[in-house]
Amino acid sequence: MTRLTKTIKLRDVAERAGVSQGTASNVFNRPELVREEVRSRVHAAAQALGYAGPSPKGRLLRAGKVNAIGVAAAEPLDYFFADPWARRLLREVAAVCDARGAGLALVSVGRGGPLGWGIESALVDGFLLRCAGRELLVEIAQRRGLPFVALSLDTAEPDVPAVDIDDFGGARDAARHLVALGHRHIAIIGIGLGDGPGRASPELARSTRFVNVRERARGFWAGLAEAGIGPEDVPILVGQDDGSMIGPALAELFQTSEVRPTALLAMSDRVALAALDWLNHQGLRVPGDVSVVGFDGVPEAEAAVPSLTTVEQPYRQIAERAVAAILDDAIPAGREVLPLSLVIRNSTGPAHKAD
Amino acid sequence: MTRLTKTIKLRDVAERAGVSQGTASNVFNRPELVREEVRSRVHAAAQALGYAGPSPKGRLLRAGKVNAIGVAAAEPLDYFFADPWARRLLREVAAVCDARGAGLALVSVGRGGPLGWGIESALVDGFLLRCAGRELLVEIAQRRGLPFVALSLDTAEPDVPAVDIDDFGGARDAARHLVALGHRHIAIIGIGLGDGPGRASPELARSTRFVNVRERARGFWAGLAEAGIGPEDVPILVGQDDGSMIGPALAELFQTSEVRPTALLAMSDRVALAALDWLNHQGLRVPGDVSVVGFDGVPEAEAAVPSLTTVEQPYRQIAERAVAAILDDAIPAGREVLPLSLVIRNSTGPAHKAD
DNA sequence: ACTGGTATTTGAATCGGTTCAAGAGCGGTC
DNA sequence: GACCGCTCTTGAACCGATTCAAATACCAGT
Repeated sequence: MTRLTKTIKLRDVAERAGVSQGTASNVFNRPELVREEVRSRVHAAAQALGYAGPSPKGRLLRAGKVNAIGVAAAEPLDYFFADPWARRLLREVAAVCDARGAGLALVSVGRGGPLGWGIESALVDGFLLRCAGRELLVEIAQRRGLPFVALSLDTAEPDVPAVDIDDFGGARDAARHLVALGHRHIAIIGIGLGDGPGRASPELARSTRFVNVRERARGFWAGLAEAGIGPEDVPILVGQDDGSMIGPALAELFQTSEVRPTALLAMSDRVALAALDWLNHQGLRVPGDVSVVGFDGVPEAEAAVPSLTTVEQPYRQIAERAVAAILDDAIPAGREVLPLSLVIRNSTGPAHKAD
Repeated sequence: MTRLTKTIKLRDVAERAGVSQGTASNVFNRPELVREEVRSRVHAAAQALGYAGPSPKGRLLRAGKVNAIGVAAAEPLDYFFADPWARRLLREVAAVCDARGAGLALVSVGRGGPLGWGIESALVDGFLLRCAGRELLVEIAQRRGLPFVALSLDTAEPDVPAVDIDDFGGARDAARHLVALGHRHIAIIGIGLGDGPGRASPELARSTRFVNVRERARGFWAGLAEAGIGPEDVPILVGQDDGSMIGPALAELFQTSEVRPTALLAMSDRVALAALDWLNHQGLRVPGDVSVVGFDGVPEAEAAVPSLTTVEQPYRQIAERAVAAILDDAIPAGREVLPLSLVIRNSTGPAHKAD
């Protein structure tokens, strides 16, 4: 579709209408400044030439503002539609952008260079960085020189603008909920703590480089501590966030423990859901035999059977704060923390009698 | 964050390095053309000035290619993350774009004007139009003058480039499947056929302006006709695609029919899933009492309990074809039709004895 | 006829790069 | 010493608009 007819530009229209280019520009952007007669003459010329209106490309250069924000992740682009958390958050980001008439571009950091569409080259006014563990993204974004906000940043660098959540508080609330229901034998299902199924030590959870994993662990312990339950009494299962290793880990836990746990505190809804699945297959009733609390509040948690009690992120607020940061030049000075809320559904209930 | 220091541009770097702007440009884009010594001099100057590399804005104007495609819908932006079908398709589109190093921008058609980010102003190389009934989108895209492809276009205009699916064939396969299982009393759950719960006449289904609804209906009838079942023997339930009116419609059907259907042919997975839900609540077993076939093949269909037999769209192929159309200038001449495939899961089984 | 004021238009600068024909510098040949 | 073939560099045009100070047109008032 190589155009032989070279593109018609504003200049051509102006020429044909017998006006200056400046006037032609005004016809399209500030019609009230142009006399009616001239206006229609220009429109007629545009019509005759098949001019579609000022090209955004040209405008951009002059105006500077693209009126769009980019969301970047280290994962491939389809992550934004495949991952439950990302999808849930992006939905709010999209809604906020829509309400403000701004565009939304998805950016993956994989291939960069002057060739591919990356943080270096995306035509946007700023970035929302979905960082998980790699501050790499932040570094690249800084290089680009556009405003950016990190979401769920995994490092505690104070000078990086970030909108984050109170993992500690949310986790503590989750633990308190179980404690209030009478649970005393509780296990944690972790994420990002290792490769194989099995258990992790509290030290590992305390020292992982993933800040939110650390904080969630600390929160769980803090809540349990209020009932006199110490970290050493709480097994930590190693799982992948995609839920792949939860089965074996749970099997080991339920077979070898002298006292089987009556409740599970998961560090993400995905692992919680995987646990739910495993429990169902084992014929264990939820919450009859085992209660389960998730983390994140993804839509799947609500749809699960039984629906999952979980600590929900304030998606809308995160989106609003982050988008405003970019669009209103209101970059947070450092890390801003938003509260989470415990949503109680049907996967938690009173502790049954200990065996 | 108004910058007082005015932006550093390539020209500044060139000046400071004592080379021409053209050479400076080459340093960043075609380093092999520049002598090592000069190259490092320019880099040093860039470093000193805090120059982040050529701005995409400038490049764009000259180069023409944005290297990104826009996906547009008439719905608000969050539709792309909230709607199961859109999300599923976008996931593939994203994957294809990622593989080609292209960007992905989401566009809603709501607010346009020179102000908001719409089809008129999005900085992309072309559009994928998710049309549902309104050729409005097509019209706007034509005006913009960029290449575009319509997805699931609801009009049969032959000159609009479109990547579409064989609704008729898919629906026929679904009907054949039920027939082969011995079902003879079958109802159709329609979409886009009206406002209230209740039934629609075959005439209505034949004349609706939604092409794919028409085609799916025709396909169902064609498959059933092979077993001697005529359209007049098949009630058509009116439902909203969001599943909201399925319950009442089904209730009416199951209470008033002299012969209760043993199987349901749904025009979308969403209504099928809603039907599944209703049946569960009524204590009717699927597929024991009633078999259900969906349409679209969204991820939720697989996750449902029981998993839903459905006619699956070739998402990957659609995405590949459509993205290639834009990025490779391979716009289809007219409507291209891709085949669907029946995925048999656990929501369909042999017909039980008629009551 | 001249003046002041308002409504339109114009022209030129700018935005930030890319591109490419033409020129400069240089080592080697005949 | 003139000429050739190379490798780098330069300079200027161009991409498609927006913007704004200055120029012009038009009109009422005196």
